[in-house]
Amino acid sequence: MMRAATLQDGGKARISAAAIELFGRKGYDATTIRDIAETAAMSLGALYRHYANKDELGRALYAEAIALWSERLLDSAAGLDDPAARLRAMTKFFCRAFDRDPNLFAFLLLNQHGPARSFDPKAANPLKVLEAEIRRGEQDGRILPGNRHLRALCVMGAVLQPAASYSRAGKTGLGALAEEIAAAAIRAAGVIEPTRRSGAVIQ
Amino acid sequence: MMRAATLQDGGKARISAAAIELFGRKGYDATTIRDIAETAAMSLGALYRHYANKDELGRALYAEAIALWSERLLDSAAGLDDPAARLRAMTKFFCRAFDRDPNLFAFLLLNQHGPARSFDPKAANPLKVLEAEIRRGEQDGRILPGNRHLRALCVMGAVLQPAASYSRAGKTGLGALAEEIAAAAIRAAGVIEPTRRSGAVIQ
Amino acid sequence: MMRAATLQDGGKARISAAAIELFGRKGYDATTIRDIAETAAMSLGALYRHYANKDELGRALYAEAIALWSERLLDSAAGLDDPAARLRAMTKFFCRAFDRDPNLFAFLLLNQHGPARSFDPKAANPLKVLEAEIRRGEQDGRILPGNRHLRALCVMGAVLQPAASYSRAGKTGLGALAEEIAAAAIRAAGVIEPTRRSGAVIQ
Amino acid sequence: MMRAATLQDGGKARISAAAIELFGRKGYDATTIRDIAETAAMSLGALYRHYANKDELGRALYAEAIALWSERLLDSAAGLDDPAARLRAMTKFFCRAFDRDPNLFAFLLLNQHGPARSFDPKAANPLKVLEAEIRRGEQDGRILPGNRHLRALCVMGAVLQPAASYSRAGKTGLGALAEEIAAAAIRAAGVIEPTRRSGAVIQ
DNA sequence: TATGAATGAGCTTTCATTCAT
DNA sequence: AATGAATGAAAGCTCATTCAT
Repeated sequence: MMRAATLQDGGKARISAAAIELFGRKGYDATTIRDIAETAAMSLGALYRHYANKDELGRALYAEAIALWSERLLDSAAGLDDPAARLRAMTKFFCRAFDRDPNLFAFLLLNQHGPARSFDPKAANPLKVLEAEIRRGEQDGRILPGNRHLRALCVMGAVLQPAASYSRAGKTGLGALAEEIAAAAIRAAGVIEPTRRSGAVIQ
Repeated sequence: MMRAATLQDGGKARISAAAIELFGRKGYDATTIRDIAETAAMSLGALYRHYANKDELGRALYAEAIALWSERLLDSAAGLDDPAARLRAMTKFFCRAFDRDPNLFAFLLLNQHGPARSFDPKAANPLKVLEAEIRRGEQDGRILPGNRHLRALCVMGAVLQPAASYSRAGKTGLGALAEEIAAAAIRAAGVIEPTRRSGAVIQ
Repeated sequence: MMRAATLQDGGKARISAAAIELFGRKGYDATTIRDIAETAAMSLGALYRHYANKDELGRALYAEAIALWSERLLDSAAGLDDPAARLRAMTKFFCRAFDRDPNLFAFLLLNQHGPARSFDPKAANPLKVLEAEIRRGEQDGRILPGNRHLRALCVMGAVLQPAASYSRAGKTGLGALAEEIAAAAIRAAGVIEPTRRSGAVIQ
Repeated sequence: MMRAATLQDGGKARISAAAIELFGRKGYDATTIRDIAETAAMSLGALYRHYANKDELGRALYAEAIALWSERLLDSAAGLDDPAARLRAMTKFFCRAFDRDPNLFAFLLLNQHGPARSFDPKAANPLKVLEAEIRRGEQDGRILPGNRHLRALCVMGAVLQPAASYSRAGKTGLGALAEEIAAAAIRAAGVIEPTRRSGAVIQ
């Protein structure tokens, strides 16, 4: 009746799963603590044993997942050197992540909510990973110089907006578009064409 | 005590201004009707003279503004022919619009909420304008062929994500970054370099 | 555009007609002052020129109509001497009154509401007319002796309950049943059979 | 602090008691959920644990009580055969029921309100019991033939109107008048005098 | 320790009444 | 004098949080 995780953590995993599903699907504000407890097949009191209140729950889940994803995002490009290849891998990571758990994706990267607003801007997050990627490429002369933070935002947006569209439509299957999204993201990043490393770039 | 707008419309403009500010800043769900009435320096009941309920208020404001912005977005590229120039103009339009009213921008383009969810998908909207732009460029051979809807989403994301970042930070001044955002958007769109119209493009 | 009555009374008749229709049809509590003003094609302020508030309006209409009906109820038996004939005439009066204006009938005799509850118990009302009728018959030896007030209530009920049923069903046409209702009312009243004036009566 | 009923049903009985008292005394519309909660010595929210909303509360109480009373009304004549005796027993049942709980009586039989209006017309109710009684007597030749439904309404009215009067006056003690009310009801029903079974009846 | 009934502040909405125009 | 926009108390209902059991 209970999954392994439950036996180990007293139900915290069930709470996470339930909360993320609901936060992603219905939005943070529209999700009630009762919703979560019921979905997690758990009593209200039990839920409050793990999290002091709704906000703390939201914040903790958000922070944990963002940290994890930041790490995995970086890992997804492990072993690759070429900026284009690295960005392509990362884009594919996002697409797969969306297809695997659209609700978590929405909660982490698409929806606006209290937990996201109050998230520590100094903590690791996917945007910073992308920014580091841009910096790296720039320093290697393989990405056009410029405002790295801004460039990272543009790349991020090129990847997230298709996901936002699919999310709103209740669809998955972003993986099938990963190549084309990656191409746009790489162009947005300002990756310089391999054959013309020190030459002209589009635009 | 009353502003010019009020004298003309009986307070509807004050409601719009208040609602948009709050919807944009705090989110739709987190904004209460009382919030809006207080911000509009108006009684609760007076609000209901203009809008039947919160949802209708949200929907009406959203629909009106989206229609207006779609039109203005298209107008912003009037007289320009080159896809790059057109996209640059549109990007600048977005940046200026953000700087002028970041809350309206957030309400219209950044936040998820009921009114956006229930918006008629057949009605004009900024994404469709961008998609038309891509189609046009593609047909002229000045934009790489591909999934136009997806490409439009990527371009949209490249423009919106910087705005989302500024919005979260409570900053304005996106106009100063318009050129660089435009460059990324144009690259994301797959605009072909003028000098190499039928040649290779990055990546 | 205005009826004669209006020209004479400044619209008070329009208010009466509107209020009675709505009080009878939707109930007193469920009828709003705005409803009444709109139905009477009159402004809110104008309405308040005639009646200080909703309660006074309700009370005044109720009191006026009850007084008028009490008079007419008595008149309906004018010229008749036999108790049975008199009660039959009165029952027919009720049935016709219901058919003519079911809403007024409901407001006056069927529905519970503040104005009815606060009505001066010493004022003339249909029940007292019936009670006088019973008294008269009793004193003449043509109606069984007993608790006259109670007997009047029973007669009243025998007449009103069919009307209540029709009212709930939204039907009219009580006139067609007047004879049979009258027969029951006369029996309930304890009218002694003409041929056996000093003899036994049913039960 | 808590009554026995509470210990058994978690407060549902306290809600019923409070709601019926207030619905009966002040009317359904004029009774607020807050009224009920306070009278039941219970919080607002607790009430909603038992009933989804005010309407459901009203409907449930009405339906349950009507069903119970219909049964008890029939039972009150158990073992009796003579129509007059049966109607007398039923009338006494009504009078005792009024004396025992005038507010419940008012809620069930005197007042107009949403729950009564939306009550399933096919479900058992006191009027149908009376109608069956009339039918039975008619078929036995001990009640005058005629429109049975109408006759039942007249009988019902003869019984209810005295209760309505007492209710408005805030009095009880209808039991003392039961015999006389019963006599009127029996006459209204058209019960034929035992000694003149096939003979003439009043009027 | 675990439960979920209970709490009540706060939400959206209605409407009798007032009063500036 | 006449209007109806404005007011705000109060309604029905929700839900984060507490706490007796």
